[in-house]
Amino acid sequence: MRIIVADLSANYEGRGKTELPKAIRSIIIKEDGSILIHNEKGFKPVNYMTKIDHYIEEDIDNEKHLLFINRKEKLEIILHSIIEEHNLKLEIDDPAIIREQTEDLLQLYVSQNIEKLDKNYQFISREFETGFGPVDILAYNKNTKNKVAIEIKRNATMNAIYQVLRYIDSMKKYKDQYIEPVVASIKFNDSTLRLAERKKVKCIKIPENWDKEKIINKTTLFDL
Amino acid sequence: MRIIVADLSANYEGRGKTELPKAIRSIIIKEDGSILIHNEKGFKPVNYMTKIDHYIEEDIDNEKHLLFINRKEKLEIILHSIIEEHNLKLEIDDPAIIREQTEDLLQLYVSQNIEKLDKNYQFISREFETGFGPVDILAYNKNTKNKVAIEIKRNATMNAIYQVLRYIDSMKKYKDQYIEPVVASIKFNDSTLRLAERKKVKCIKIPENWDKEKIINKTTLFDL
DNA sequence: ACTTCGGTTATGGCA
DNA sequence: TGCCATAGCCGAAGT
Repeated sequence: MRIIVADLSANYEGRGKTELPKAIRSIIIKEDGSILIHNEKGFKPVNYMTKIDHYIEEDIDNEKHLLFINRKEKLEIILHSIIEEHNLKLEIDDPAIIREQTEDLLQLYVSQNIEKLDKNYQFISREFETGFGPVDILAYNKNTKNKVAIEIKRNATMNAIYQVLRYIDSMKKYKDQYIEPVVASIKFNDSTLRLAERKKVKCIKIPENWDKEKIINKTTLFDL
Repeated sequence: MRIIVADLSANYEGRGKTELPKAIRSIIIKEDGSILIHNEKGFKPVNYMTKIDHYIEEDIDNEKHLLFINRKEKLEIILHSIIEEHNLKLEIDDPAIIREQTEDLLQLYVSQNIEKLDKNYQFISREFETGFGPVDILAYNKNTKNKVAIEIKRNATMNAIYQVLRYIDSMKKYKDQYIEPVVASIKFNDSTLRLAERKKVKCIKIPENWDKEKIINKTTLFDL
């Protein structure tokens, strides 16, 4: 990892187009060819490029121009003056981060404990293909004798409601099957719940610490 | 901006939960309190935290522990050994990046040149409120005498199609008005076009260099 | 190579 | 402050 602190300006063209005015910032050049220009603010670099094919270094008017290129993008950094430069030796192949409480793990947990959502639910399949994209979980309701499409989210927004309705819609249209729409999530906001109520989508709240606790049945918010 | 290169491990808990095994990486501490742990790969830090409230430094078993805290999150970095450390002086208030060809500018351009989409279109309003969120542009079709809801995207996906259909749907339901659905975009992929055809949504292609060129009428891909 | 989708998405704007 | 939609979203997995 090479770090250059310099008074620089930059131009990017590719996915979008930006002009970065002259200021003192730091450039990070990683071993894999990722280029980041950082200022003193926030998580994101102000300009950047990943997966560069090659780069060209030129001296124009006593200023160093760095040009990073790949098939679709171009990032030019003009170094008006270099203030300092460091070469940092990090481990190239560092051990991967371990993620807990991901949506994938939540999905797996719910599919293996589906009766915690509703005692009448029986698991049918995960990632069931509807023709309009896969539903997270497809289940069977012993009580109503309908199938149930369950969309799992860590944080449910209005989009989740629309998403599950699309599945229902496509199944109705193509196979003339009625399917009960359900969104199960740790977090719901009010506008999402209001929309769900209007659209008759059942929302089931999953406790924050689902990986330790059990899903409580009476947390069900709406009935069909 | 302070940079520490160290043999470190880290634990994050807040929005998610992660464990980062021991390895040599670099820590970037910004003036605004953003903390980034970077390895030699990619755009994203492996661990990070923004908007910290305060931090605690402790020495436990000859190892320095850095604990960054805000109301909802906690990031602990264990420095097994510090390799090097640098203090970089950047400009705190650097001039903002200038973005061109944003969706907002595209929207403005189309609203001022609406007849380029279709010679019969007349502009009514931008960000027209439907009750299910605002439509980008509402227009009038002199030919069919219908109103037209236009969703503008730089890159249209299937979501854009569903989005514009929601507006149509809500207007039909609440005001019993038929509105023609249109998605205008620089890029459409095939699955989006297929969906649009099925759903009778008109797709209009905007040239890549719309900020220099004119929108050509005959690029319209589907009619109602 | 392209598409789809989750993310500790981040970030800006607006209610 | 919280909620919403955009982003040069990124990155990963599947096709």
